[in-house]
This record gives sequence, C-alpha cells and structure tokens, in this order.
Amino acid sequence: MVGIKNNQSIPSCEECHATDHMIFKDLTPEQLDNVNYDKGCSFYKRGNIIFQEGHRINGFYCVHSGIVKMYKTGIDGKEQIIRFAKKGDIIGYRSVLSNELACTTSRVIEDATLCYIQGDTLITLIKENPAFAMQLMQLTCKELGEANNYITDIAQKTVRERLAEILLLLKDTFDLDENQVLQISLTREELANMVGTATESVIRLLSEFKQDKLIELQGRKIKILNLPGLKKIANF
Amino acid sequence: MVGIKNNQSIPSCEECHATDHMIFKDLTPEQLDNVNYDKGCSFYKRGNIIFQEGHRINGFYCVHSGIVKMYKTGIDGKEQIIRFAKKGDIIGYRSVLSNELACTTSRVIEDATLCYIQGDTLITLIKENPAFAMQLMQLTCKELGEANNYITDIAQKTVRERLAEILLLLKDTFDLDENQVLQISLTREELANMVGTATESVIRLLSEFKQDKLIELQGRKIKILNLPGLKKIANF
DNA sequence: CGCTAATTTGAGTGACTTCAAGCACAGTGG
DNA sequence: CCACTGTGCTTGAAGTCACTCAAATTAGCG
Repeated sequence: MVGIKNNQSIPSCEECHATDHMIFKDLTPEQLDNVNYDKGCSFYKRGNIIFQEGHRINGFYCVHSGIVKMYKTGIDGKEQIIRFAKKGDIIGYRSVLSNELACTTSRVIEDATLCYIQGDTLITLIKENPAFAMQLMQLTCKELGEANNYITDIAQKTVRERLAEILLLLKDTFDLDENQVLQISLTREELANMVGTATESVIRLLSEFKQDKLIELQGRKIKILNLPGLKKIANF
Repeated sequence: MVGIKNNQSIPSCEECHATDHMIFKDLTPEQLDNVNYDKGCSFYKRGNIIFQEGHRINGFYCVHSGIVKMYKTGIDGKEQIIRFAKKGDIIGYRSVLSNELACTTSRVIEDATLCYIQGDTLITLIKENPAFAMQLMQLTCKELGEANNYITDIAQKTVRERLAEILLLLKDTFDLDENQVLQISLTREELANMVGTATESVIRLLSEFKQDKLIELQGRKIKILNLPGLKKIANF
C-alpha cells in the first residue's frame, strides 16, 4: 500500500484523496500517478518550520497528517496567524503561482507529514487540466473571501467578539471530540495571534467565558459548553 | 473607433487593452472579439450600486473608466472598504468562479463606465486558454496576498500607522497630479472605512499630519508634502 | 542511571496607561 | 439646507508592565 523511496515511507496521494476537499480530485489517474511519483515527503515535529516568509519556494506542500499554522510576522516580531492547514490542504501554492516570495511562514503545530511537489508540476496540471485549474481557482477565491471577511471582523468587532468567533472557527475546522473538546491545542499566545490581540487579553476573556459557563478550560483543552451563547457573542 | 450597440456607445476592449494590468492580454484576437461582442456596457453615476453583497451575480464587470469601491457591510451597517477598482480592473469574478453570492457591495465613487461579461464566457475562456487561466489565478493570488498583508496591518498597527499606509496605498493606486495631489477624492468617512476606524479619528489624524507638514489639505484634496515621513509613520 | 536542582515556558493576576471610540455640538460650503 | 468637516470632552476597551505560580525541560551530579 505504501511504497518506499529514498529510504523513507512515502504515503500515496490516494490516502489523502479520501479527504473531501482534496484539491487533486479532478486529476486523471495518470496525472495523479505523476504527482505521486514526483513528490517528496518529509516528517516534521512540532515547532519545525516548513518554509519562511520572504524566502523563495519552488514548489508547494500538501499536508498528509498533522497541523500547520501559517503566519505573517508583523512589527516587533509579533505573529499574525492567517490560517491553519490540515490533512489534504495545500500550502505555498500561492507563491508558486504568482511567482513571488513566500508571504507567510508555516510552522508545525502538531507533528506532521507533508509531501512536496515541484512548482512545474502544478503549472503543467493547470495547463493540461482545466477542471483542476477551476478547482484551484475556486480554492483561491474561497480563501480570498474568507480573508475579506476577516478584515471586516478585525476592523469592526471587539476583541471579545473576535475571540468567540475564532473559537467557533476552530470548532468548524478541527471539530470537537465526544466530550465537546476542541481537537486542537493552541497556546494562549497562539490564540492571541489569531485574534490579533495581547496574550493577557485572551487569558482574561477566556476566564470570563468560563465564568459565563460558555466554555470549560483544562490547560489547553477548551470544552465548548454553550455554542449558541458563543455565536451570540461573536455576532453571527 | 467606437461601435454603437443597444442605442448606446460601447467602448472596445482594445481601449482597455492598453492598460498594463489588463486581465485579457493573453486572449487570442478571436477570443477578445468574442468577449467584445458578447459584452454589455453601462454608465453609472457616483453613488450608484453595481451589485450588492449577498446577491447572486451571473457575470462580472470590467471597469472601463471611473472608480468603484468594493466594501463589506459589518455590524450596525458600517462599511469596510476592501479595495478599489479602476480602468482595466475586473470585479465580481470571484463570485462567478466560486459560484457564491457576492461577498461585497460595489458602488461608484467617480462616474464610471463598466462592461458586463457573462459568467459562462469567463468559464469558457479558462477552459480554452490556460495562459488566461494562469493570468486570472495570479490576479487572485495577488489579491489574496494583499488581503493577508492587510489583516496583519489592521491587527497590529495603530490607527495612525494605518492611515499613513492607506495614504501611501492610494498614492500608488491612483497617483498624484503635477502638484502632488492625490488623484482620488474620498470623504473622511470613506477614508475611515478603509482604515477601519471612526470618522473623527481620521479627521484628527489628518490635521496632525498637516501640522507635521506631511500633507496639505484643501477639502478632499490631499497633497503629499513629505513622502518619506509618511512611510516612516506607516512603518514601511 | 536515577534523582534532584536549575532553568525555561506558559498561564494567570493586578495596576496603570493610553489609544481611540462615542457623543454633542459648531461651523462651512456646495 | 443638508451633508460633510472639525473640535472638545468623556469614557471604556484593551495594551503594557511587572510579577507570581505551576508545569515541563534540561542540566547537573553522586
């Protein structure tokens, strides 16, 4: 089921293919085989950097397992987390397409396996397969729409509202386990870097949410107690 | 030079073609002719709405002249201006591609002429012309990159820094005339809706900039006196 | 090796400061 | 004359600073 190449076990694209949002779902079997054959694959531990803002990248990555955060570094080094990538998501493709330097840094949050695919392969696929091109374009448009929403939120909502919204977003992206606990573990600082606020503010607001019986906290585990309540606070 | 159709003078795409960032530059002459023939064209006065957030649009628009603002409506109706569109820019294509409702409203800021092109035409072009598909994808990626930058700025910079940055952005987008005056006329409220702040704050900060000899104000005309100074304030 | 000691990292609190929003009102000019 | 601009004043949300405490890592050492 899994081939061995470069003294390393490389997962087949087929595995990711199960993921419903998989970008390669419109490829012909031959095209997928090509991608599968050409790609490299590496394991990264939490904290590892996949690529860094401002560096040139000649290919893109597809997340096979684990979680990666994408962030920009603002003034005095403060991170602004733009999005997360999980199984089936691709990262770095923007830089390949627009032929620009990477505009974000991507760092592993949960131990991850990523496949690396040459930029040329992507360009070729776009030229050969219009359905794939459409798929990719829709992905970009979706991300663009989300970015625009986020701009509006961050410009107009309070920190409190935004934190509630981020919790809901995390719930949608990473789901809850059977105990309603968010299936992603972030530090308070990382949460702050998503919301765009100070770490202390996140800590204070989380305690407020806890006192208001909206959530429950055990370390980094966040249990959602009152989803409608959070939605109300988030204004959505 | 200009044909008459529907009792209305329709400018040829050739005119826009001169614009260097024109999206259609990779079309074959026949494809361009097709677009040119199929398109509709309308004149809009300042204040007119081209399309509205949440509405379905089945095609997209190409700005032939004038200026259009694209904004989202946030809580209690406050506008958040996402971007402007001027000659050669296309708007609404995102919704066509992702087959979603419009996520912004677009309203005319300076009397404008816009061409309307069917969504199908766009899809066909993408399928027939990979170079055009690449071009469009690069446009989307560029917008996405800018949106991500903006998220970081708005989350981390002060209103003062952001206002300076917006002035620089306006300068790059709409240029200065021979007297260093910004070639776009916005109300203080519109500026505030770009920066993501209150109108009063913009007014106060503009006066500060004026006192610091960075700019000069005559009504809505903004004259740039000290570009490096503004860049310094904007942190870039 | 195993068991403290030492250091680092993250969570949490309180006091203080400041930036910017909001309100009310006064011009002003197209 | 109404929409826009401009100003003063007040208040509150959120950032900053300074610190404690707990947990987790790493180092040290018999």
